[in-house]
Amino acid sequence: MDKEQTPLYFQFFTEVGILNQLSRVGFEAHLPMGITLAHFSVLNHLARLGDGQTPLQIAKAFQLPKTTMTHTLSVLEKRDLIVMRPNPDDGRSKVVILTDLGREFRDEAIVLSTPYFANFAERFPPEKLEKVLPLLAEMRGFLDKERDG
Amino acid sequence: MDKEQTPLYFQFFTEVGILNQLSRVGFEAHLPMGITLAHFSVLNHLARLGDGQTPLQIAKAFQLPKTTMTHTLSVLEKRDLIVMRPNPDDGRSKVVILTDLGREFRDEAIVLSTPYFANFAERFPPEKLEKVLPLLAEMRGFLDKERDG
DNA sequence: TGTAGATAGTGCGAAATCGAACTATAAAGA
DNA sequence: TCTTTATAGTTCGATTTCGCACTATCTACA
Repeated sequence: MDKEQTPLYFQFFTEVGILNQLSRVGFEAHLPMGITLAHFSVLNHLARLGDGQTPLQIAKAFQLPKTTMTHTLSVLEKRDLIVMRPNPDDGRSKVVILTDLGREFRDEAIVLSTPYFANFAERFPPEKLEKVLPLLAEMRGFLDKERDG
Repeated sequence: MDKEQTPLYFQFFTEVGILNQLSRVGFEAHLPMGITLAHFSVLNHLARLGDGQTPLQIAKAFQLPKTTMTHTLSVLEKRDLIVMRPNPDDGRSKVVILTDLGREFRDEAIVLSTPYFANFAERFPPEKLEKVLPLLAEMRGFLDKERDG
């Protein structure tokens, strides 16, 4: 790689970081107090892809350490948004189940945050997102493989 | 906004979040132990845009709360990578100065991380980044304005 | 000049993040 | 079977993040 190009890559990931920071803060401002993006993300993940996933599966989906997931799940369970049951297929493991409250909560969070996204969507229509989303996903996949290797 | 499109926006920001997570972990793996991306970012910012910025200016550049910056700067100062001096133009304020050690450290971090970026650059050449960078920057600008308003 | 409101930075406490070490269970191979 | 190795999850401690409240200083304006 040409040395002159290194700053471009720094800039790119810096931009990704700031964008993440801004969207997180903006989104959390529309959630009930004390709920973080991390909390919502787990609820949303379970609602979209289905109950019964293990903590490790969820952690990997977000590329987070399992200790972080342990903490997040314990908070969600304390608030009765999920329940953890033994995994019938594996005695070491557990499965995470959305409670009715958790599902309601997730649905409501989406409703509450819709104005935020609608505002954003006005300036950045779906076509624009769809144009860059595949590239971002490809980068994610690449970095994911690199990490293991 | 069409309700059907909300998931697209969630997906987009989720992807940004995971990309940020992966790149941060990958990059930090190439830094000396105990140095985080947050630390490096400040050093890099000062080296690129010049010494003598105030803590608040730096915090705003990364969209971080000023209390977070206070903490980061105190760590950097403890490690003799920066020094803080009174701001001659404003008695409430300070200016942050890179030490020689801090500058060396930043330069070395760039060298150490070059293989990481080179590997990435092989798959994602500069043209690809340049194609999406303006959009990301535009989004950053938009969300930044929204946050204030 | 004097005073009210705004701004820069810090101290503090709570929560989130995460690596290392640990326990319990599963899987693989002798 | 039995023993070794790998895996799922937790506990613990250190660090980071960040909102709130506070002090010191600046700015605006009467």
